[in-house]
Amino acid sequence: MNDFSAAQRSRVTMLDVAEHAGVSKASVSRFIGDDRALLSDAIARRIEQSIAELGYRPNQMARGLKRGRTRLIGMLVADIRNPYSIAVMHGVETACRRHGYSLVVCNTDRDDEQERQHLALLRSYNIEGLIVNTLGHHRDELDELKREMPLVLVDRKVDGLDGDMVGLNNPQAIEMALEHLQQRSYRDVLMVTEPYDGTSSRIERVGSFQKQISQREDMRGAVLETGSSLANDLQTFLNTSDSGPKALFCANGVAALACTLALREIGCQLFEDVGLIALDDLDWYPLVGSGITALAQPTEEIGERAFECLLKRLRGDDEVARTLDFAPVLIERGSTRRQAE
Amino acid sequence: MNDFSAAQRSRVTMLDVAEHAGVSKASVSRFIGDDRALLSDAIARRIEQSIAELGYRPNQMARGLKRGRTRLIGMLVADIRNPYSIAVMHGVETACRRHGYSLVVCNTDRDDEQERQHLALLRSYNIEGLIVNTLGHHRDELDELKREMPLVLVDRKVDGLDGDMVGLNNPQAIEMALEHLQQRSYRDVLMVTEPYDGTSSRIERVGSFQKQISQREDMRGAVLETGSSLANDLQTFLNTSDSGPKALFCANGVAALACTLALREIGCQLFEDVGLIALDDLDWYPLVGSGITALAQPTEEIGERAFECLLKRLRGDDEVARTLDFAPVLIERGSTRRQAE
DNA sequence: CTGTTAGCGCGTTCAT
DNA sequence: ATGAACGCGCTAACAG
Repeated sequence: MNDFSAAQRSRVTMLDVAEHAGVSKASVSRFIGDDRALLSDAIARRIEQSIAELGYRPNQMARGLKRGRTRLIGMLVADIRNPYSIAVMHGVETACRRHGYSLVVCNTDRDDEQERQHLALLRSYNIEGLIVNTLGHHRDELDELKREMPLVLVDRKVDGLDGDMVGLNNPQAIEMALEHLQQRSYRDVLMVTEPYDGTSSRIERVGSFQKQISQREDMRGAVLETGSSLANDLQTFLNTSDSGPKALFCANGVAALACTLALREIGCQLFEDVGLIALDDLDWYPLVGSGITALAQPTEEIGERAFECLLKRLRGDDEVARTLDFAPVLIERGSTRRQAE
Repeated sequence: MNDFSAAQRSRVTMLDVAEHAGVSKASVSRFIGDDRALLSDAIARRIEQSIAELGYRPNQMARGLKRGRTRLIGMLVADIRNPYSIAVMHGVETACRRHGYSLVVCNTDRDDEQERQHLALLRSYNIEGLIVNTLGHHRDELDELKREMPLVLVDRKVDGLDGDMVGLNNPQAIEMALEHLQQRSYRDVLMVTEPYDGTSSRIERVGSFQKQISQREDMRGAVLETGSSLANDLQTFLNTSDSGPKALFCANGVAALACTLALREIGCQLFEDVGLIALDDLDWYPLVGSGITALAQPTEEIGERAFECLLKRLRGDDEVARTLDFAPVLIERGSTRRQAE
């Protein structure tokens, strides 16, 4: 037979252990919890043995129900297939484990309805805190959650939602990129970004770019969104020849992939015809042409710090919302190895 | 103030709804569950309204505790940063949602101790089923779990553990690769794989390769593990010139990355000096040299079918363990575009 | 130090 | 059709 629901019911419980050891449930509970100091060695040993013999595991559901603490934290991710998200998530999980928490990840696939469902879900499982890496529509749900538990935003802000925020120092990243391009004597820079969809980090990056490029007198810049006409648009950019050496600045890894694919499509020499610098550092960057110069984000650390923010709040920290901005690291490769003039 | 534990306690409960609607808890419970047929329209409407007004959400912990069904399934992944795992996981999650289940993912980072901890964890949260994509040491834990819930293996078998298995048809994949290489008149093939660590799919692939290559009279082959001397080893392979045109066969995406990096390091022309075909199809394959020919796995489908296997078992299916083998899809790119002689 | 008791939020008999 | 009462597995008072 295969009656797993019966099997589930037949799992050994705290009472079983108590009877087997000839003690009360309370003693077993104390053994499980932090109160082992309150137990005589003799009884502790008996309980320990019974637990081992019976293969007992405390039921976290029941524990959580009783204590109101589930040791669960949730993470809402817009796109699980984005390497950035994965890396951050890995950092979060590492920190979680270090502190005895577990992580429940929900992927919305950039879909608002899924976001709503997942938020309800996480709430129904009594998570203690939430890490959000989505657009954060459904402000109502989020606000309700915010009242019940701490919440930290990763990479993207959500309008009007107050919570800690951890991400990249975007102005600084732009500054580093432009400085590098200028030193390598590129003069005409096209920033390529995924389409605007409200993602705050995208908006910040483009905003900073436009502001800073206008302040550098010998440089000029423009902004382009990825999409079906990307190859054409890049071709156009390359054809206009007036403002000096050209370079592309990809606002994230996805844009970098799209750009290099498009450049290949139009038969561009990578990277003699045009320079390239990209935010994020993906493992295949060294392989494309002479290698893609990157501004790497400290993704693992971002994840870990996000969890630590949560933990502080859970422990009662009540200061105003903080923002943690990390600096990127420049990794120079062939795509910007043009000689300074 | 910031007393989230108090906030947690103050969440609206079924009793609140019942009082607000002037009915009993039982009625609310029936409304939540499937028994809505047993309720008068009048009372159902009152409950519905109260739920909306109070923003009530059933507590899944309590539900699971009572019914023994948590609607949770677990997935154990060896390496969350491997694109293959991510893709499969995405498929699993899609299927889960479609059937009202939620997915808890645990990443072991290929570490046995973490595997043990995570298994205990998943058990303690009363998951209803488990999808395993690890080496599966800790047979004891796995066996215990197997007694309590259905279990399906993805990509890698675990010795002696009976459970459904879904993955790639490795012999067929090897056959397709060799056939393709032969048609493109490569004669000397080096299979490159990550180090043996007991991963069954690796062993199967290498085994099939050795067997099949020996059956093709005009071809010869050898096997190489990735590692610190990879570049040297590849150089050696390329230097020996006796058996005709050479090609590399990378056993998965990670090996493909390592190989192309190494080939670049030794100044190899991609892919004029040597052909290349790789298992898995990663998004950057088109970008390297003239593009990497791939044998793509239907990863999404593998994930979905894995969940469906679980679901069948949960519904009482009691047949012997099944194995689902999927065929890869050949995607030809520049790396094997050598002209037939 | 240890056992007894009373719930946590919910589903499920039983009555009615 | 509806409500009262019990218990899921566990923790947290309170006694002793």
